Amino acid sequence: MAEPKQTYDPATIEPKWQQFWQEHRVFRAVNPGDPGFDPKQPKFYALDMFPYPSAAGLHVGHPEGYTATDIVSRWKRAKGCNVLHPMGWDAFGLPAEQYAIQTNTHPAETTAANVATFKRQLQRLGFSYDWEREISTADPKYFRWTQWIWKQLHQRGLAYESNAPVWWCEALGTVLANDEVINGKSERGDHPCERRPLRQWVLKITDYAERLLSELEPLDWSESLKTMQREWIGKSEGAEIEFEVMDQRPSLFPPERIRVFTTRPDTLFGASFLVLSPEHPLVESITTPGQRSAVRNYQKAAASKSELERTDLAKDKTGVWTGAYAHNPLFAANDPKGRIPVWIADYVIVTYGTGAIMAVPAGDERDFAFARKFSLPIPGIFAPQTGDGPRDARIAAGEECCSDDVPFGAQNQNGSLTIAGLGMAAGKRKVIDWLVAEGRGQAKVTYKLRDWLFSRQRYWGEPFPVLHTQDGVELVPDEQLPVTLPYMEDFKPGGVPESPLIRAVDWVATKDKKGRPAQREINTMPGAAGSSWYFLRFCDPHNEREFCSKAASDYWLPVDLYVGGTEHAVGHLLYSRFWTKVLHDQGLVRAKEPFHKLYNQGMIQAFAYEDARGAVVPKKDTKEQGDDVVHAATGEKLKPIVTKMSKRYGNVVNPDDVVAEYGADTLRLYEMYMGPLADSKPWNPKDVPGVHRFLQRAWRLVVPEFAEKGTVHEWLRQDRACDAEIEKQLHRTIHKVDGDIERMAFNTAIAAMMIFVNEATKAMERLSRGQLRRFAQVLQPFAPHLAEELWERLGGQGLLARAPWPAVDPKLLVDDEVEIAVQVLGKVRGRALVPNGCANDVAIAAARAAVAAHLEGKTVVKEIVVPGKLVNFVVR
RNA sequence: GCCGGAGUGGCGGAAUCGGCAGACGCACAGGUUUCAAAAACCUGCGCCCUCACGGGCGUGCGGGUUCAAGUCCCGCCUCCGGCACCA
Repeated sequence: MAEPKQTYDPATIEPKWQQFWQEHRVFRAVNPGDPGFDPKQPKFYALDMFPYPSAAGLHVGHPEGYTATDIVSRWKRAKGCNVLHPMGWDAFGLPAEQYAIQTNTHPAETTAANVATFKRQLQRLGFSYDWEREISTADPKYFRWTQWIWKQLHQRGLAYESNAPVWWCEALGTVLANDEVINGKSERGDHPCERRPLRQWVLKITDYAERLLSELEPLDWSESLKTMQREWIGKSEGAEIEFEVMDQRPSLFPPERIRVFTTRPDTLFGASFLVLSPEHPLVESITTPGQRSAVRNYQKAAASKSELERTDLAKDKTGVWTGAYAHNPLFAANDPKGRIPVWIADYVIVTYGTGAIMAVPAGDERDFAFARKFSLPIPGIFAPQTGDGPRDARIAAGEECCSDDVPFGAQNQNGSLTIAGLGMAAGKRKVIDWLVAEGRGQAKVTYKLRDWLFSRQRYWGEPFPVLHTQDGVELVPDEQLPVTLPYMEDFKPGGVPESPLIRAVDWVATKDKKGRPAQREINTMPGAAGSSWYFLRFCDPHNEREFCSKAASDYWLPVDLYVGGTEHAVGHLLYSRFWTKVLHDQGLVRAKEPFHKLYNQGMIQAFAYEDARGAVVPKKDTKEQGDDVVHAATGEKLKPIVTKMSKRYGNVVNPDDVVAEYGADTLRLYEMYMGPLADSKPWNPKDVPGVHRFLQRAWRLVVPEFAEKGTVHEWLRQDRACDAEIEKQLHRTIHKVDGDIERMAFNTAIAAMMIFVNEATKAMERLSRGQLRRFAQVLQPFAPHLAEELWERLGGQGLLARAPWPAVDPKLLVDDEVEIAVQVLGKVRGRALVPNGCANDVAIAAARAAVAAHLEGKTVVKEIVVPGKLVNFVVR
């Protein structure tokens, strides 16, 4: 009969501890004013980007970031912090609704089911979330406050209705915001989009452009992410300049003025034509009869081109002359340089700047290409000294364009203004001053950032708290919030740019304050509405009087660590910053920025196999043959590549399968061990058992193989003195893990713990209970279930999840003796054992002895000592 | 085209401030154990020359600075991400 074994079995210990933690409310965060709140404790807010609960369930990419924040949260608790580590659901929006349409089920139903799946999956992974703070953006108790915040924006004049052209996506049946459209196609689904004028709600994020830009600087975000936001905001400083249209009408009418934006007002001397975008409102009135049909044809052609075509043909310039001339204010009207033609061309974008430019072919590549193509004058304006003689000559002659900072030539003067000899900065200032004095322009700052298109023609979103009455827009009073969605059997988009809510006739028809008939707004808010403030609700999730008490947000904000993917670089992260600033301006939140430290995790990829033609062969059609992977049918040897996980390639890893086979602790540990959190790296199923073995070894340090030998090894039943060598090793491990968590280098922290376990295994019977308890403490953030089990078996006081971080004795981190490398001419030729902290001459003497053979017959001209590391002899 | 980031053994990766390249894990090879296998444990494992001792080469490529370079500088190549006619 087999003896009862007690091998490491995650399937029994993991649910046991998960249940225990939950029953004892171990991870509850304490708000100011709550019983048990300790004002002396530092706070720490660790936040994950909450998931869309998709039907596919959890992907292995989710637990990567979630494990990282969980490690930091558990570690911060051990360090004595009051930690807020919450989780919730981004449940409104397109993905949820698209799935509901596909499965022909109501989105409320599919969302509830998907949330249940996600929650079950996350809970199996042992994350230390305070589940009592769980929120869902689709919950009326939540979106009541999304609507309330929207009213605050409206009251500040930051929400307005607009009829400007917006991105319309026919396939999705809705309009989309700028960040949801990439190269003229929808981010979700890759469907073509087009510009259409439609009445929409818009949020005036542009009012905050400057603050969104300048207040980005001090944040602890990656430089690349800050750059993405900076470029999206797209600040340009320059001038707006007015050009009068010439010979247009009888002189009793004041002439039309064309306003252009330029970042280089200093090049006004070289402006030899103007270009308006084809959609510019002045085109109609300035076009001469002779050019009318050519202009109309060009406008029509430009309008029918999709955004994609327009940008695809980026470099090939097209355009048409309007027949009109404008006056370059620097020159006399009868001077040929003062009379410049006005063209239209689609390389000028109507939505940026003023939709019109002054073309300076000598100073701008696009204008240069355009001038060349249409044989327009290219007046030289520079007197360059780039050191490249032939190039200088071409630039001076206006035969090559130049955007460098080089001095201007003698052409740059008229009666009242000269910038000859000046450079870019001084020239700009001087020209702007002149324009202001002449009433022809002024300094101007322009942003690429557009206002946030905030309405969607979809069912599954927050209704706007707005009525359309005879007198215009009326806000729904606070006490009537939330405005809930009517239940609709048929919630599909209608194929016309009208929300499906238009069919909820009884819901739409209502009464205004005065009791007169009114209609509810039929558009709904975008998916990003709920996620723009969820980090605030987590601070005070059950508050029924406020969206979040000021005391709670003042205490918890800003988020100390926010982890998620880069896909939200400009959407969610910009919107959240905007809303936080608005709430700050309303005096409702003290923080000006929501997320102090932001960390972008890399993508978890997978191996796939490519045939000779470069086509990926699905996993099921491959087989292993020795060290190679070959095509199962043809036997062709395949090339391994790293790519996204994809159903088509058959290389998607389901976290549930990994948990079933190895346990949650192994999944957590493997994802952290794969490599640096910020890097993208491939999942390798062969590596998973490696970290699992490490956990088994840790288990065996404590637990005997057979149950009859007791719950712990015999020598661990009582406390006893610590072995000095192991003690040293342990202190180093604690110190290393501590520093590595701090810098989010989880892979090397795990390597350090592996080294300890390897060493400890060799000296198994010299281990003490106390040492192993402290090892369990450092393991706890990474593999919390196993660590908690070991802690219990080792007689740890109370719960490990609440135990403080073990202390490190700095004295134990240094050795009495150190081995140093001895180099001759920079090459390692030997080693020497020297007392730690010894004088340089002691080290040199020992080093000389170690490499005596290499020094023989040579003269040492220099001795370099790096204390505790190496000695290098420079010889001749 | 512009702006970021990266390139290290058969593979994932380590080297935190210019100081011993390849920690740790995987794969692989040999061994112990076993009737056998699995598991576990031990040993080896960058490349080349050598029975060995030892030596040479080596962090994408070419140059430079330095006693010393994966790390700093200059010039390229490749890959990944972002932006892209934004005046």
